[in-house]
Amino acid sequence: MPDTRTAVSEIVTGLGLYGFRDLAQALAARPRFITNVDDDVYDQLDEAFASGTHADVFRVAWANGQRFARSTDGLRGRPPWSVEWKGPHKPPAYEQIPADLRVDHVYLLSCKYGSKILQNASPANLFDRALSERRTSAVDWFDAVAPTSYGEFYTEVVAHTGLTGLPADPTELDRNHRERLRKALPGRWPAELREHWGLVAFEIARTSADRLLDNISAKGEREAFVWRLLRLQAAPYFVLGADLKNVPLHYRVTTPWDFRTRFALRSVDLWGEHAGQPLVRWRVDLHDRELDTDRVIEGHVEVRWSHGKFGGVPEAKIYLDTPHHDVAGYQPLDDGS
DNA sequence: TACGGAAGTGTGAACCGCCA
DNA sequence: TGGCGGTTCACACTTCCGTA
Repeated sequence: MPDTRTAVSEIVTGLGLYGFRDLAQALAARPRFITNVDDDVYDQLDEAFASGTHADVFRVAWANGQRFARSTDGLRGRPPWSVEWKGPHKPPAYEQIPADLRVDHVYLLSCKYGSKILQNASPANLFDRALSERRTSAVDWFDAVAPTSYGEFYTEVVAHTGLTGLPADPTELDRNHRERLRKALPGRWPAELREHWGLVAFEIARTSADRLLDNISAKGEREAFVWRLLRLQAAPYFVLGADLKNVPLHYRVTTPWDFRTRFALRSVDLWGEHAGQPLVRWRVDLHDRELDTDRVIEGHVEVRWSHGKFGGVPEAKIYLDTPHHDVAGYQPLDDGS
């Protein structure tokens, strides 16, 4: 059974593609032409709709589906003859196109609500492999890029918690050790450790940024990295959703070919920043040939433990800070009028 | 001082690869 | 073949901080 919010955002978008009078009528009809949606999922939607939970998601998803149905980039006012819902499945390797719905076997729709996250990657896959491939490794990234300062900080942490029986080296932590540390360090860092962690975090961020810059030193590598960062693929797809303030988002993600035709890459920059956790800022500078203007895309990467302090190896969460509709390569959908 | 937004942190699920 | 750790996805929740 999928998460209710996710099910609402994806299936209600699909329902909005058909010409139902309103959402209540569409839910009552339980249309079978949306494949992979069974009665249990429709029950889940009915319950949420009746209780008013996720009312904003219902409203925006319905409107987004209707917009795509009208848009000249979308269905141009004709009803679809096939809508396939992917459901709560996860593909192997990197998701090339994060599609949740496929319309008429052609249009791929990604439903993204209340998130600025472009993707999560392991730090090594981002900073060492520039997102070109997904490989698994048990490397503790903090130790890999700042072994001395991270080791010293770990020693201070152990002393602070008073825990005994932990190894002297953080790379030797086993599952039980990590669990004990995680439980001993809930929430924010204690005030006594915060400044030291800030310094270690800055070193991790700075070194990580430098490593990625070294790995994309050639112009072609930088350009391909930007495509992967923005999740441009060989075929276009559509994103329908809402931003963190629930403002509707609806745009076509163009292809590297479209991108290269319209934009000239000027530079890609990354740098570490002082923050409460390792933070790498990124910025892409472009020239828009069509409008003869300069364009900027900005974001940041948080390198952090995904499941509590010392709770495992770190992850790299890649955020987009530029509003989606202002991002070069993301083409807002018209409303068909 | 209250409030809202930003920053930081936590969680659960799904999948893969490795190893016993 | 099953268990476990690592990776990724998609948020939700908590805390901090600036501003009115």
